[in-house]
Amino acid sequence: MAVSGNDPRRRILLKDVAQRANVSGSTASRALTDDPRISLATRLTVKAAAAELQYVPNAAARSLRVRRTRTLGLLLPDLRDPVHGQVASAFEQEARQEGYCVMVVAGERDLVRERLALRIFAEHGTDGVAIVSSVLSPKELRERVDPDRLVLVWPDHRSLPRHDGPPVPGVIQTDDASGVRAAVAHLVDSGCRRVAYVDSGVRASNTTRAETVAATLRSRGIRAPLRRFFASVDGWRTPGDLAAEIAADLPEALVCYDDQLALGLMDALRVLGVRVPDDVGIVGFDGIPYAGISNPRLTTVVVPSAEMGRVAASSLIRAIHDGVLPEGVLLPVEIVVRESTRSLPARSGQA
Amino acid sequence: MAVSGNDPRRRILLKDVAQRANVSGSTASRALTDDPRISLATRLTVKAAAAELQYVPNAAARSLRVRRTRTLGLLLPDLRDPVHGQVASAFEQEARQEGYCVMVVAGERDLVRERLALRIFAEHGTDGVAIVSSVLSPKELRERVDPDRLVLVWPDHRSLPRHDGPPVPGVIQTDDASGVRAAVAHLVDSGCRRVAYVDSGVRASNTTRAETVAATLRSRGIRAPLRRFFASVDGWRTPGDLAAEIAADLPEALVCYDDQLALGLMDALRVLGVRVPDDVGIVGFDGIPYAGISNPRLTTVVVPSAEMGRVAASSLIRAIHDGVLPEGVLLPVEIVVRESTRSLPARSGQA
DNA sequence: TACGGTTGCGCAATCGGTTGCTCGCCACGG
DNA sequence: CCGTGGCGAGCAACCGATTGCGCAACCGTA
Repeated sequence: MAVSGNDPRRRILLKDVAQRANVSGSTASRALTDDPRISLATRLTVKAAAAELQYVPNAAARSLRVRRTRTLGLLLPDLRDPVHGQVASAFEQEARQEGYCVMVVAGERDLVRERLALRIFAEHGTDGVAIVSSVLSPKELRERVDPDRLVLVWPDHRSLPRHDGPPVPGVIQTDDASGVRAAVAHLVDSGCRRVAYVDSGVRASNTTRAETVAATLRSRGIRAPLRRFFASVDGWRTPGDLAAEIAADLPEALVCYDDQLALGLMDALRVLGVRVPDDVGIVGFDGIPYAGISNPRLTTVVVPSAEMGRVAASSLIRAIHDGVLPEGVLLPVEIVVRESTRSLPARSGQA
Repeated sequence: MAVSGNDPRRRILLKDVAQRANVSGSTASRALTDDPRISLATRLTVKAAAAELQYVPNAAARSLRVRRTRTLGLLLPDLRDPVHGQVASAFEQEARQEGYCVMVVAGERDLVRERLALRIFAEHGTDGVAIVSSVLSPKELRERVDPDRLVLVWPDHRSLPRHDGPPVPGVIQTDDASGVRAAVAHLVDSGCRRVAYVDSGVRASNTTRAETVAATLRSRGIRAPLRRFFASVDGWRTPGDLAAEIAADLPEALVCYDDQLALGLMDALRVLGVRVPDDVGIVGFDGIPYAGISNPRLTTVVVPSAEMGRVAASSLIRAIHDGVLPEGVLLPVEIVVRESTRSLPARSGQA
C-alpha cells in the first residue's frame, strides 16, 4: 500500500499530486487554487496529497502560462548606503507580505548597468519595477519599462524636475524643500547668519537644494550670496581637504547634502581642531541611525526612508492589480535638532 | 514590403525574430546562442533581426525548458544592517557580473519567514542559495535546500559549531577567534587587565566569542573570571541602561559584540560622563564605515564583509557549474587600532 | 554518374502548470 | 418516462523557448 514510486528523488510535479489524489491534473490545479468548481471533498484530498508529497509548484511553468511572475524589480544605486538599505528593506518586507518577491539590482549610478538591470527585469517578466534615484532620466525609464508598472522613488529629487507642483502619479518623493527650509530656519533662529551649503559633488550637484537654502536665507533677510562647497570635484577629494577648505574661512553653520557627508566632515574638522557646534554648526540630511549617536549628535532632517520603501511597494502592487498608477506621494520630513547645532543664542541657558 | 505585422505593441517573440530573418524558430534560437552549427551569415542576420525588433527573451519559457534560471537566492537577516548590506551588495555585484540575478529575502531572524524564503526560492527554481547568519540550523538548511547548491555565510559564527577545525565545504566564515584574540591582546598590551565582554543578547548569546576572550585573558596571566554584559535581556534594554550597569563598576576595557553596539555604548557612556578611552577602552567588531569617523574613532576588528559576499557568490556559482561545492573559506580579520583604546603605556613608540 | 560525408537548417517534442470547452452523471420537474 | 439543468471533473490546447533527430543540398572522389 506504500505509495512511494520507483523514482529516487525526482521533483514532485502537479501530475504526481493529481495521481496521488486520483484526479486529473486540471482538477488538481484548480483544487490547489480553491476554484469553486471543485467540490470541497476533492479539494481537501488534493491538498492533503500535495502536502504529503511536499509539492512545490514550478514558478517558471506557471508564469509562462499566466503571464505573471509575482516578482518585482528593485533598482537602486547602492545597497551599502544606509538610506537605500532602509528603502530596500521596507520594500522587500512589504512586497513579501503581499506575496511578491523582489529581484534587486544595484545600478551603482552607472548608465550601462542600470539599463542592463531594466533588461533583466524585462526578461524575467517582473510584474512591476521600482527605481530609486536613477541616473537615467524619468523619460528614458518610462520608455524602457511599462510606465503603468513603474514607480519612481526619489529620496532626493535629484535630476527629477521640481517637486513643488502637484504629485506626479507613480512618483514617491520626500518634501526636501521643507526640510531644507526648516534646517536653515533653525540655524538662523539660533543666530547663524553666515550659512554655507556643502553639496555632494559638482557633477551630481543638487542645485535645487542649494537654491532652497539660498532662498530661505534671503527670506530671512540675509543678503550675502550663498557659499557652496563640494565634497567631490573631478573625481574625489578627501574629507580632510574639504574640511581644510572650509576651515580656511569658517562659516557659522554648514548645511550638508546628507548625514554621511556631515559626519565625515565633523570628523575631519575635529582633526583640524574645529569644534562643533561651538566653532561651526552642522546640519545633515536623511536621519540615518548613526546620526543619533555621533559625538556630537547630529542635527538632521529626518527622511522617512522605510516609509518610502513601503509606499513604493504597496503603490506598485496596487498599480499591478488595478492597472493604473496611484497618485504620487510627497512624504513629510522632520528636522531633529541635536547637538551639532547651537540652540537659541539669546537665552543661552540651555546646552 | 514593409515587414511590420498587424499587431500594435505585442511582445516580440523568438518566432517574430525568426520570421524577420527568414529562418525557423530553432535556427533563430541557435543563432542567438552562437551555436556553431549555424553559419556565420545566418547568425548575423538573426542577430540583426533580434536587435531591430528589440527582442527580449522570455526567461520563464527558457528556464522551464533548460531547468536553470540563472537566479540566485540570498537570504539574510536584515538589509538595514551595514554588515549585511555590504555582504548583499558584493554578492549581488559578483552575481551580476557572472550573469546571475539575485532574489533577496530578509528573514528578520524569524524561523517562519526564513522557511518561507527557502520555499520561495524553491518555487522560483533558483540555481543556488546563499544564506547569511540564519536562525535555522545548518542541518535543517541542508535538508530544505540542495546542499550542493548552498553556501552558508557566517560573518559571526553564531550557532554554527566550532570554526577552529578544517573549513567545511560551502561554508564561508571569518576568523573571529583570531580577531578576538588580537583585540584582547591589544588591550592587555596597552595595560588593561580588567577587560569585560559586552554581548548582544542573552538569547543570541555568542558564547564562543566570550570564551575566546576569557581564554586569551587567561593565557595572558589574568585569572579573574570574565565579566559579561548583555545588550538585551528578555526583549530589549536601552543603551543607557546598559551603560549605567557598566559604569556602576567600570572595567578598564570593553570588548563589544559589534561596532553598532560599541558605538551606541560610547554615546550612552558619554551621557554618563564616562570618557573613552581615558576611563574605559572600547573595542568593536565588524569595521563598519562609521567606526572610522566616530568621536573617538573606534578601535575595531575589521571583518571583510564585501569579500564575504563576493566569495559567497563566486563559490556558489562555481558549485552550480561544477556540481560540487568548493572548499570552505576562512577569511582573515584585522584589528585596526584607533582612538577608543589607549595606546601602549610602557614603550609607547609603535602602535 | 553514383555514393559517402559534411554542412546548414527545420520538425516536432518537451519543460510543467493553467484554462476553455466538453462531457457524464444525477436529480428534479413536467 | 423523458427532457433539462447543474455540478464536478477531464481533455487537450497553450504559454515561449530549447533541442534531439532527421533531412536536403552540396562537396569531393572514384
